Amino acid sequence: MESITIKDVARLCGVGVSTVSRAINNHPDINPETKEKIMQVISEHHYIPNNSARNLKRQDSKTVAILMKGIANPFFHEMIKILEYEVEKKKYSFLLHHVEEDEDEIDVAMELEKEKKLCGIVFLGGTVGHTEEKFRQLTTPFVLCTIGLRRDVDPAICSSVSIDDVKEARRMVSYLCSLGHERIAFVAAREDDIAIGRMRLEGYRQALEENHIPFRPELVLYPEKGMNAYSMANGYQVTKRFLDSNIPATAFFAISDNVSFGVCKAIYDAGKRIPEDYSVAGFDGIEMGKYYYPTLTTMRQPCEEMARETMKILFSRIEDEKGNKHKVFEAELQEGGSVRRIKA
Amino acid sequence: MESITIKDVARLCGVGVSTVSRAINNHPDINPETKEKIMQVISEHHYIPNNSARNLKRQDSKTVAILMKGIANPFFHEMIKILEYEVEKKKYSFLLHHVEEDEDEIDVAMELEKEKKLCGIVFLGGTVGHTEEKFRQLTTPFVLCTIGLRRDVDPAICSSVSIDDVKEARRMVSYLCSLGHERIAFVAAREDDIAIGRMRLEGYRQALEENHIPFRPELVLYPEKGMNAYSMANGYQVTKRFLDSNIPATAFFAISDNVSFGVCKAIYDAGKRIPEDYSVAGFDGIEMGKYYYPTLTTMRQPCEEMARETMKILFSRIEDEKGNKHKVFEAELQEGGSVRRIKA
DNA sequence: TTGTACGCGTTATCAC
DNA sequence: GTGATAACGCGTACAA
Repeated sequence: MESITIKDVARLCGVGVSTVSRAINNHPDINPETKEKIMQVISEHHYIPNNSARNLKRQDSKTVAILMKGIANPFFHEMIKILEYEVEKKKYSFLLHHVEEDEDEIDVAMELEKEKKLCGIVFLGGTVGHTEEKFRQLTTPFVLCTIGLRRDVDPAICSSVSIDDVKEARRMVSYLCSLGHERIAFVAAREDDIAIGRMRLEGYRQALEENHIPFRPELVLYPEKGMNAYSMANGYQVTKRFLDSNIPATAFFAISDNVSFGVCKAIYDAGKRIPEDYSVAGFDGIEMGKYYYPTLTTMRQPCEEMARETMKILFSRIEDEKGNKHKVFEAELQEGGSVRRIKA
Repeated sequence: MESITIKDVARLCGVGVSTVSRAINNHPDINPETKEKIMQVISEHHYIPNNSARNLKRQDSKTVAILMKGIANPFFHEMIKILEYEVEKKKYSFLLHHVEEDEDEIDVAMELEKEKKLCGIVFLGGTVGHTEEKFRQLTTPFVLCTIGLRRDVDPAICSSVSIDDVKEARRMVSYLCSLGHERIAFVAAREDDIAIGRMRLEGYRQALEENHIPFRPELVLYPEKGMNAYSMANGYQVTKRFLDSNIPATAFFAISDNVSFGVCKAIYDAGKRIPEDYSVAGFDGIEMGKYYYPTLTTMRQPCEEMARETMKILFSRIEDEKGNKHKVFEAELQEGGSVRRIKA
């Protein structure tokens, strides 16, 4: 089955290629009859324009790309709906692109930039470990969403939308302390994590300090080698091991909601109850937490507002070339049934 | 920031463009020194080849695309890992592409086919409503994964990997019957669903008939207008409404695991217990079901095997042009804690 | 309103 | 081993 091109269509219609081009791109200067004829031939022969050729030629393309790191994060799914809605409201095209765990999202962005002639990029999730030089190679306006910056990167070179992970983790742990918990296990990211994993751990430490509770290394539960730190399986595994060790604790604070489901399961499997025997708190505020039993106490990131703000900043950069902005949102402590007071 | 092209690199190195092309594409006939020189200039100047131009010129590209309908389905996430692994094992490139809910996946596939010079396509999820003519327009080998075919489509024109949704739904409902359940509510897809929603409902009917239990329309719970039938919110909403109506039932069978979490939540919110007051069964076998409390009784689709078989069939079509195959897998009834026997 | 011709950045086919 | 040069399919000045 030979591929039919714009030339073939032109020949079949007895017109020039530019006329066909005008027809498919809704250009004004074209005779309606000619256009109709062309469109009919196109649909009869199932002509499909080649996007590579189009992108090669085009200058602008009015498309915004979302580069999403990791595929299975339900937290992102809720944001993407809004990001997409906002992009299309502005009459721009929307391109969702996955970045593999071992890929460098900036490299991917640079390729896409040239390939699709993007006019804006949103980075959703991923590492903070990029150097300033790396960011500078991007020629398109972009916004980091739920990603912090390295300290040595000049904030002026990019925009971001995020929460204060240190502060919000601290709030959650302080909340647990206020309910009488002192032995709070922290289900952590990898020990070498320099992104949000590190920040949430820092918040945990700060809260303990503020509440005059000694930091106990044996209460920080790191994933085993090769385990995805943000998986339910990890939460289950480390909690099981911890419970077997008989180190005392009254509460678990997991680095994400997803992980906390694994924590809960391990507690149940050990024949214990939530929250009677152990309190469990998560982080993110994904939908599943509300459906879990008991409902999960968590720190909810305001993903709708964050998504909207992300696009607002991006479009202001696209349209007005204004300076970069860094917006930090407040998270919301959602009290569920998974945490209880243990002291009057 | 001007974009640097292959010509610029050639000029900077004092060589011809074809030599640069040879260098970046790992062609054999090139002097190692020349190549090294070129690669150095490339990395210094951050040259990035334009993929549009490459795809335009290239004949083959040894890439397999996965077209995934819907982004949030956790069942697919587990398959994608394996699909990707298998593709890369064969030294092909892997391209994951999302299809919006309102897009036609075949149209998307035809565009991508031309744009990226694909050599194989996997359709993951989506509708069964395509005509034979539509399928014929695809020039690339493809496999439908977890998608059934319309009855009027000649099975010889495509390959597929799936389960027998009618049969497996029937098995689940028969299982519930065998435990003494007679009033089993079915949390259904949209009434006009012609895909798996319809098939699973058909299985439900057949099981009732086999067990000499009358089919009661009031036990089929359809989503409200505008609701995503496969969402937790839908499960919650219809179950809540049903419980409020006081129509008696002892068990719920939901069209997917995700929906069943909504069902459970509504039951808990009504002050009832699972499985003491109501049994709940799902369908798919996603990871969350094992972490839920109680663990979810479900019909597990063997996604690893299905993913592997999908790629096996696809590569046999790509490499040998063999005929099409249709493989139907057996699902596995996983007994969790969400279902109980109510009769000796 | 329409057609011709050129160029987008790359790879492939030749000669050398 | 290397360098011109012709495509690839399309959009768009520019001429008609």
